[in-house]
Amino acid sequence: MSNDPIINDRARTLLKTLVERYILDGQPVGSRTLARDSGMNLSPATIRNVMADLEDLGLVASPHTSAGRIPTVQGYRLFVDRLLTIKPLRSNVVDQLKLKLDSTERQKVIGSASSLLSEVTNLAGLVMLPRRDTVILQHIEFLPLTSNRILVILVINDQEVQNRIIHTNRQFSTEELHQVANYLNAEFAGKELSSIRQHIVDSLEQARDDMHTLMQTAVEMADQIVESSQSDDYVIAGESNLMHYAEMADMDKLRQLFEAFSTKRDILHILDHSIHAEGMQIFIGEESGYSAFGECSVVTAPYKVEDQVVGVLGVIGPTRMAYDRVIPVVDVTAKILSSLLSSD
Amino acid sequence: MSNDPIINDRARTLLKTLVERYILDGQPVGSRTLARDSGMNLSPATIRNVMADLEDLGLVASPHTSAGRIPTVQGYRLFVDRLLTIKPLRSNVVDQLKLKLDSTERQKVIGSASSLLSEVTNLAGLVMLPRRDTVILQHIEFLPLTSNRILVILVINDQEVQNRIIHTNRQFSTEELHQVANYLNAEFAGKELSSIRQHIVDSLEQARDDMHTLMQTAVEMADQIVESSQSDDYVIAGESNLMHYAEMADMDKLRQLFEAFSTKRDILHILDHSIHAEGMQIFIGEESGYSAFGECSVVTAPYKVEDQVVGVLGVIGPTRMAYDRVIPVVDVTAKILSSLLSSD
DNA sequence: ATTAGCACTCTATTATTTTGAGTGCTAATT
DNA sequence: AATTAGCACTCAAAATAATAGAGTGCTAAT
Repeated sequence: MSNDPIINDRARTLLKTLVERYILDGQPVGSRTLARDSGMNLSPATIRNVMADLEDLGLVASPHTSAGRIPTVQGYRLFVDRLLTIKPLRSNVVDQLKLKLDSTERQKVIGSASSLLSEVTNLAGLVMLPRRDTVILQHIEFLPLTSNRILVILVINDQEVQNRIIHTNRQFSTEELHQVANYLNAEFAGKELSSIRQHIVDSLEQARDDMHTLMQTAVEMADQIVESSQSDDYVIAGESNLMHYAEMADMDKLRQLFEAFSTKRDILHILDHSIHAEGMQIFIGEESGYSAFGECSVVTAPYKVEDQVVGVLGVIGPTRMAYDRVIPVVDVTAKILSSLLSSD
Repeated sequence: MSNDPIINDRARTLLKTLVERYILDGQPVGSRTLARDSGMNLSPATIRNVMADLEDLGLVASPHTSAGRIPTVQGYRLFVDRLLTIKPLRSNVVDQLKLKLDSTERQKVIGSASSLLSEVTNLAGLVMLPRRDTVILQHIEFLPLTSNRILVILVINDQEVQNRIIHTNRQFSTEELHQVANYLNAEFAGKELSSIRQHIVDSLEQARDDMHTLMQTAVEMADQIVESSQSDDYVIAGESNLMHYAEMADMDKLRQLFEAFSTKRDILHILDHSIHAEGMQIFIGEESGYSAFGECSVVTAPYKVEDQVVGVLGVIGPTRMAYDRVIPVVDVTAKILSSLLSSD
């Protein structure tokens, strides 16, 4: 995919130092600072020469003639792909993450993961809701409510429950409903949704009218589940963290970003990209293809249920985020979430 | 409650004009502008005298000596309480609101209401989730999943369904579970939660162990529902709208505000206040008692289910919001939501 | 190949001036 | 007695100018 610019060891080290420094304090880095930080015993003049080369290669840029250099997107890319030394998380941090996630109720793990990501990294945390590709009907149940209203409960895939209230033309007795449910359960429990729909469609004409209504509702609900799992959704936490960063000072940019968060579409598109690529993904600045995220990077990792990738989580923050710390956090969180979702 | 400052008709009209003008363009209003806008045929000099009086009364203030006047919180208060002429919504707007809300699925009405409020007012929309004071067990159901996992489904108050997976020490057969469920339903369906808990506690010792586990889980789940209805929650939409307003330009203030949104506590406190007061409520600036909302006003209205107030909705925006337009929107939305939640 | 040295560039900071909107007060007017 | 014209005054904001300093690129020496 990427044919790296050819640069020698010295240039690499300098680029690395420069990026690290820039990530640290967000100021353009000058030759003198770099000379000091790199620990290479080179004079600023030499460094200036190297910088000129790196600038020609498009890896660094200077905001104006008399400022230091800052990394370009390509500079970050090279840094992230080849120069980055990732700091392994201290094991107690891992334990802490595990503990916090483990102690939340099952229904709220997703949200918690998002919050955790944001807390630990001081960026915004993202977790895409898990999707399932197969929908197997586990159980169906009808409960009579007052007058002509019936509560339909659908259990699919062992865990998920969907419920809805429907209105019928006539009143059903508990006994009647029981019968219908029994029939449907006997017939369809354990089957895949698509095959059930086929059955229903086939038997549509000959079925009794009331039965028909109920069955149709059930299929509709199941369809809705499938649909909602395709149109996807995600949870975000700690957006306000982003307001700390100087590069977000432009109110208009910031508004665009926040609007993108609530529109969801673009974010989902990025996350969707990640779900198809094995392993971690990093989008730096404009790489994501959306101008709203121009100054932002997104770091993602897929998470699994029963060894099957079902979603993606990650963080979004300024391009000059501390990748060396963020990457392992995202990685580990994905693993913890996976094990948590799979184990029981 | 409030002993209004005594001001004559002329002063009132001028204050009204001033507030309206300030709401319109956010600039301190000078005597000349006011002379023109008020339509009273007074010279700027006269107006200056009146303004001096209003300033003494604490109704207006000037940012500095050579600027015009802006309303103080007390000024807004007087304006809102006594001077405001509310623009009735055009009926097609009402219809539109109705239509949009009516066409969303029942489960998403709350969220929709919030989005609608924000869209129509260009502010942030808030809807507190409905709370219920009585929890009546309607039905309980156990479904065996793989190995020792059981899905417990709890139906309360006709509509709400709560489900959770529990782990048991031994495996239960479908038949067994059916029996337990039947017993529990026969015994407790239609009863109030608190009385059920009493029963369970009483019969705790003599119950068989497995039964005990299941029953206890059921009570726990019900408790959780009650708890979640007490600790409350709300939905917010359109926060990014707030970034349009000049008075939110201070990034630090803005961050505090957004943090308050995600912390939820303070917002909930404000909404909670409103739920106990019949009718619409308006908190102007510091009146809310939270510094994070210093520059903001909150307009709320309660909404009902079956003539019972169950929640509050409203908007939050800068103190200089267009109260005359916002108030009817909030009012009408509350009414529409109420009728929608009650009708079926 | 590296570096010291130097002229040069450009931003950021601070100081200075200018402008104009708006006030408060006083004296004239109604 | 209320209103208004007139005027001196204030102050923020905008425009302009002056300064400082960080950093560069290039050349010539090492």
